[in-house]
Amino acid sequence: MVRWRPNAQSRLAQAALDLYEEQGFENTTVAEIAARAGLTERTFFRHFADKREVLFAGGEFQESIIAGVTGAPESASPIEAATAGLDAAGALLEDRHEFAIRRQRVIAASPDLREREVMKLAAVATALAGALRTRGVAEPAATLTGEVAMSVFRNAFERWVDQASAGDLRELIRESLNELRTLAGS
Amino acid sequence: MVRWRPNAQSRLAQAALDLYEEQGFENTTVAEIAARAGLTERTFFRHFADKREVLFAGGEFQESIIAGVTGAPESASPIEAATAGLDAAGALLEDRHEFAIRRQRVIAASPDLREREVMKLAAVATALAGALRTRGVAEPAATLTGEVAMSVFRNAFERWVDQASAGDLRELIRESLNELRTLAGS
DNA sequence: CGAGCAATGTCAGTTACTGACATGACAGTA
DNA sequence: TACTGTCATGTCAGTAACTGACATTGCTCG
Repeated sequence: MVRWRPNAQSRLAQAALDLYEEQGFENTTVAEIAARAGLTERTFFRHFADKREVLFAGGEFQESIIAGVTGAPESASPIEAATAGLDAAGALLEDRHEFAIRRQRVIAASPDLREREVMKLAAVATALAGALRTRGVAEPAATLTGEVAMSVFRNAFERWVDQASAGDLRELIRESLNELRTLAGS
Repeated sequence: MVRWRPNAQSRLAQAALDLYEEQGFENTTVAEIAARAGLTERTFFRHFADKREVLFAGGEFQESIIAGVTGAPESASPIEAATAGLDAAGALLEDRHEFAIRRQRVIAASPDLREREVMKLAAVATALAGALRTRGVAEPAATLTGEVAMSVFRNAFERWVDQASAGDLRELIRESLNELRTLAGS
């Protein structure tokens, strides 16, 4: 006999996603989530800072981007290095397409969740800029590149989850990047 | 004799900014803000959707950007039209430099407020994209241009409030835009 | 066997936010 | 002048997010 059922955190995350999907984010109480996971409300808040964070926990996404940037060849330009980061993140998400679609539908349905998502992506942009600075990129080029890169990612990701049959995320990223090049030149 | 003291909304906004500055956003209750404005908590929530929104009310900023985009000559490229919008917003803020600095310091000190600010800017980017689409710009160029333009603005604005003695906001915007051109070409 | 620890539970409290209803001038109208 | 509606505000009660303090439970290690 184990002391407690294992994976409390992921049970909570699973219950939360299910409930947000079934009845909406605002109509779901933390007590309900905890109950479905067989835990108490207090325990929920030990695992997640707030009711929104349960959909955004785990920093693997940001980590993969940073790793991609850091691992890019020294000769790469700022944009090329950032693109290497996006590509790494694309690889990470590739096999979670269905999950990404479900999660994104839930987020899109709630202003509170959208707000948190925007914030998270902004934080990634900041971290990306930091990684570029480590590579010797000066300001404001680093910050600007970080934000523009995240715009490219957001654009590609949106198309990826919109069409259920979507193609490769990493290819969509390359397409968005080409769009950007066209625009900025004019 | 007037029925009630006038400008309830701006009194609340003023009291809120003062209190957030004095004791921090998290340590300030809505009841305190209302009391300082000579009103009740309930009335606060009739004027502002939530405790954060009091620093973000009034859509003049977004409106000026959209007006600038809409008023750009037909021959202008997407980026040029977006830049016209940023320029209009720059003109709007020009004479509120000190206020912008105070407000930005308060926002920077609170994660909740930063989150709301990021969301607001994202909403402006979306509206900007919409204005571009009205001009005939197709997707994903419109969305991408909207977001990139807001990155440029954010970058310029940040430098504008950082240095108290800063130069012209509109000139900083032009500089940021040139930075972007350099980056995107590489 | 006992001490300590780590994850959870219990409980009480604060505060953001909401709905329902009351109130107090003022505006127009008979 | 009295009557009535309206609009901004006040009052009050309630829900639910979040927090701090303390108790509990089994496991682990000596």
